[in-house]
Amino acid sequence: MKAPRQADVARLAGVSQSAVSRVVSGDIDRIPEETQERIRAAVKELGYVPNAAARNLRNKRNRLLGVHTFESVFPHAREDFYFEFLLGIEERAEEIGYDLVLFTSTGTSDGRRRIYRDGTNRLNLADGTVLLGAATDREELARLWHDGYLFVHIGRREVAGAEIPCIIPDYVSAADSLVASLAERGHRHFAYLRSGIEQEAYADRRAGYRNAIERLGLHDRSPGYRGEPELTEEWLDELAAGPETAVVAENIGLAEQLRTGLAARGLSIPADVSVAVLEGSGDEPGHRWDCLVIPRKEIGRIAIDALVARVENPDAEPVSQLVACDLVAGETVAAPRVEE
Amino acid sequence: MKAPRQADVARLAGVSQSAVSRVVSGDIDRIPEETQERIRAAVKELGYVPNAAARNLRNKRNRLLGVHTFESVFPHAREDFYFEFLLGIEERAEEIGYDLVLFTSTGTSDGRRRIYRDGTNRLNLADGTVLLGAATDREELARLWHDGYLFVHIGRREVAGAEIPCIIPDYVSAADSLVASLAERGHRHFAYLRSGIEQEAYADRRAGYRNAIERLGLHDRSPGYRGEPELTEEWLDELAAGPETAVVAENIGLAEQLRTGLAARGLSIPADVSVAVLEGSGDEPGHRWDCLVIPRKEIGRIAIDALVARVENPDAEPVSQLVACDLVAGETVAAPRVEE
DNA sequence: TTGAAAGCGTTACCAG
DNA sequence: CTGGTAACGCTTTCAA
Repeated sequence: MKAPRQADVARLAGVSQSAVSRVVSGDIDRIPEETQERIRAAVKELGYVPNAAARNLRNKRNRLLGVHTFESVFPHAREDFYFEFLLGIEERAEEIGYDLVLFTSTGTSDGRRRIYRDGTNRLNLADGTVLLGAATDREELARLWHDGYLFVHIGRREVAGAEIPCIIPDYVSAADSLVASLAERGHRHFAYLRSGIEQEAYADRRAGYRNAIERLGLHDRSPGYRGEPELTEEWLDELAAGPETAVVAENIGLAEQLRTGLAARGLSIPADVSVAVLEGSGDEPGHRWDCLVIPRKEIGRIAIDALVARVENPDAEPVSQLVACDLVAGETVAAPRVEE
Repeated sequence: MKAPRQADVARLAGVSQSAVSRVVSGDIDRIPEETQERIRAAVKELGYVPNAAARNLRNKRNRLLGVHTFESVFPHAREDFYFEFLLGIEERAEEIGYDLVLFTSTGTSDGRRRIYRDGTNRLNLADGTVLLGAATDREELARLWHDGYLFVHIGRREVAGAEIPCIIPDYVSAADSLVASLAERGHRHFAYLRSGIEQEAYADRRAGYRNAIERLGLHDRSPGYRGEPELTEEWLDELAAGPETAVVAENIGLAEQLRTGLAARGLSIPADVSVAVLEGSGDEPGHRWDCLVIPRKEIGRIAIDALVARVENPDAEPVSQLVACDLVAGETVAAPRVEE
């Protein structure tokens, strides 16, 4: 009842083991029909199935791609953060005939997941891995890169001394276009609502915003623009009294706070102030914000393609890719109120 | 830049390869502290990481569990069918330190997934696999079993000549209790709404229902009870005129049809007829049906445990397990109307 | 056309 | 306590 090996097949078919190997792996150019038949018959009779581990050891290939998140996938999938990425990843992997390993084993007690644990890197089970995470651990990323491990990261992540190949939502352009479209509607005076988060994704938004403001000769005197993540009562007073007609917020939470603050001052969105958000708002309750949407599923697919390109051609340079975000219209942007 | 092997470490540390192997894999009982130190230093210096494929070949173990669905996981995950199972599977796998392989590579053009493709069974990449599917292919199941492959199936699945280890929602008891609770409320005359589906899960519901009806001396003269999946106008007329006060439906769809049919006859649920459903209703819109709920997440966890038990002790007999379902009260069951 | 044999990187058994 | 050495199952080169 033990799993048969090629040797067993060979014996039964009365050929050599290498002949079996050739037939099984499709390298049949120089093997007579008749021999092939016999081998295939023996394979069937014995129920022979190639041993994956041995193949991997030989071939250094698995057709196995890893997916590593620094936190557990599914609970969050619900919340839509990983979910759409996974959708694309699975879809594309299926199309091109790769299996997926979910690295779950590396969970630590605090719910975080590590790549390296007692010196072992489970990731090398796979031919390459897609890393995705809000919570990416930079040290591990650096080590992984220095170890020459094959991976791509979803989302931009800078690590000194390493050139991480990333699939990056193009927040720079998205923020820029958002401002441009507001400007087209006639807005001249802007304010920027900055969160406390310091991460590449936010740096990108800020860069794009600043670009557009400067390029188009617009005005912004908000603390957010200067680099302070403040949404104070004082500033709200200033905003209410000032020339600003448009506000760009880094996330929905800030936008909601703004709405509340404005309402308290008798101002409404978008009648008095237009607001756009640099984050997808999904199908949240309440008003539908004008915002950007990250093509998560597409990014998942692209990540797989980028990874596989490298797996199948290890000499290829690891390169990062920008993926355009769409802007979607909501109900929170209008033309500026006419100033006398 | 090539990945270092144990041999390299051994050379650098000036010891034998087997010493390295021992230290790396924690079998250090009989190796002097001092030697260990040297080896560990060499490991770190070289950035040595054990090769998974080689280990697997040797050990016949991966700490890798497969998950195979006969259709793609994620799209459906959304629809809540696989999702909750996956939640439990991931959670438990993480707890006990196993990784998960998602077998996606086996997709065929029609969206179905096969286990065996041109003779190769990718599943043997994993130490064992959880199969889950509404759409399980019985032939493949049988072959898998005959090949002696280690797996468990979520949901009951009978295959002639094979004893498939399954994790089974206990529909028999659930249906029985459902009827019993209806009987306790005073219902004596029942009707059963049967779907056209012929599958173990439905056979179980029917068995449980029949049990309870007979055991409790209740009455049912419906076509569904006799084995005909009919919900015709004629029968609705009979129902409206007859003594039945309670209807048990195999699924929500049938229950909804029933509601419509009854409404057309001036009858309402639960005032005139009580209705309970042998399927979880989740958070669907409309009335909340009295129904059962399958503890999907728990089943996922149990499946992993059952699988791992076998992986870690292959001599263990493959056994199936029943998992109790809860009954949840909705708004569609009441005491029977009083028949003078 | 076929087959023998040399690895792939580890582990584990046994002599030293 | 240590270090050869023989597998593990497969692929591929090289000779016959």
